[in-house]
Formats: sequence, C-alpha cells, structure tokens
Amino acid sequence: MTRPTPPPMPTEAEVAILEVLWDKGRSTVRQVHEVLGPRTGVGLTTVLKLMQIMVTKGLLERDTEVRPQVFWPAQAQRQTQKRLVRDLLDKAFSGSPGELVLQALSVRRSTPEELAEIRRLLDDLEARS
Amino acid sequence: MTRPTPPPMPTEAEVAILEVLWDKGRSTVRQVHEVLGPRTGVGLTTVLKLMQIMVTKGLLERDTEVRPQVFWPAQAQRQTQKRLVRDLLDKAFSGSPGELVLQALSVRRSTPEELAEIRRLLDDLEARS
DNA sequence: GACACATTACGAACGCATTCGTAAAAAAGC
DNA sequence: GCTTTTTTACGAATGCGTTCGTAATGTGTC
Repeated sequence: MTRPTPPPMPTEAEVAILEVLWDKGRSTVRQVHEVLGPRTGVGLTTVLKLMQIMVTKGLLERDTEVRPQVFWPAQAQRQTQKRLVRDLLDKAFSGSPGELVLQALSVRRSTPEELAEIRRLLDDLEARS
Repeated sequence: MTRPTPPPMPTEAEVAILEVLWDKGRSTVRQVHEVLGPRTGVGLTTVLKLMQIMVTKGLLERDTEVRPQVFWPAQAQRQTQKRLVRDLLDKAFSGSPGELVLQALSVRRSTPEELAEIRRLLDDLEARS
C-alpha cells in the first residue's frame, strides 16, 4: 500500500499555469500561452518548458498521443490550495490558522454568500469540539 | 507628503528571522542565531548576512551605536502577515478570500477563542455591508 | 599595549526558478 | 511530395536566494 508521493509545492510561475488549467480545463501549451502571454509577456517556449518541467515534477499530466499535446493538473485545485495555505501557515503564522483567517477577511471584501459559508463551517467546528 | 515606500516582500529565510524578532523583540545576530541555528543548522554568518541584506531592503532597522548591534523589524507583524496573505490571495485564490479562509480553517484546528474572534469579525463585516 | 575572542563586513559559490534561442520533429497546405 | 508552419525538445544564460569562508574591525583581559 504505497501511496504515490504527492507532487512538490508549485512555484509561482507554476501556480499561474495551474490556475489557467483549473479554469479552462485540459489545454494545449498554446491555449495556456494565450491566457498568460498577454498578461505577463512571457514567450511560448517558456510556457512549454515550464509545463514540461511540471510533468516531470508530477504537477501535470499530459497526453502525448494527440497533437498538439494536452495537459491537465495532476492534483485538484482544493488539494493544491490547501498545501499552499499550510505552507504559509507554517512559515509565517506559527501554524495557527486563526490569525491568518482574520487577516484574509480584512484584506478584501467577501461576498455575503462566502461569509455565510464560513459561518456554517464555524458552527460545524464548534459543534465538533 | 511622500509616504515611504513599503519594504519588499520578505523571502522565506527572511520571514523566519522576522518571526524570531517579533517573538523575542529587539535582538542581536547571536540571539537570533541561538533560535534558528539549532532548528535549521544555519551558520552564524549566514544569519548575519541575511539580516544585513534585510536592513538594506528596509525590512529591518538596527542600532549601530551599540555592540553587538541590535536589530528589529521595520514593520509590524500584522502588516507583514497581511501582505503575505494578499500575495497568496492574488497568486492562488483569484483574489477571493472566502476560499482561503475555508482552507485555513480546515487545515488545522483552531482554539475556541480564535473561533469566537473570527465570529465576531464576521458579525462586524455583515453588519457593515 | 598585546593578546584572545567576539563581532562585522565582504566576496564568492551554489542551487533553483525563469527565460528564451535554436534546432529537431511533426503536421498542414498546396 | 515538397514547402511552410506548428509543435516539441534541448541547451544555455540570467537572476535571485541562500550559504559560508575568510578577512577586517572592534571589544575585553591581563
């Protein structure tokens, strides 16, 4: 029962690519570049190289049978976001989420729906303890 | 009325140093190293170099009159944490805090006090909208 | 003051993320 | 089939963060 080792933490540029793939679904290098290029001015081969590296790292998977090749994230968005949050928590919040939550809520306005959702989770957590 | 430009984002190693200074208050290089050294195995001159760089970046201030020199953070912990959260928000959560909050709360257990505090902030935010 | 020790400064090396130029391979157009 | 365009692979350069060795400076002790 060896669980496959989880992919490493994505770097900044890699997260940008993951975001595109989570948003648009399976895509070619060109399609990813069409989103990122105008926004960042990065070249097509750069995006390609990054995505190739991400495959070797286990962050992406690809279908090499079709041309052009199609790429998709190896991990769900939630999973990856959770790892990023945990990382920030450990590095800058001494591992305690409360302060991070407070900061996050005060940094930007949340929608009423989001606030309600958070409240529901809060109820859940308090009932559980 | 020129506001001084805010210091740049601290790197990972720099955050570790800031954490020590926020926790222990004004400290010498040696005192910081006494905390970080055992934990990470990093050398004294490495900590020194980092802290010197942080001064030039505007992340730390120091008193060069006393020996050994004393260093302290240029920005409050809250300020810096807020920038880190905002950065993660922009990079990986499309700028919407709700999802980040949910992830943070489910990653680690919070104390009842923290939960109450969050609930209070929630009340505040909803009353305001 | 001379010596030992602590503190500070400087320079350089190393690894990793990011970038792109160029070339090879594949597909499309005629 | 041959040419043109797209796609893919490879190699290398650049910049930044991190690390430490070594030298210079300062401080305390006898």
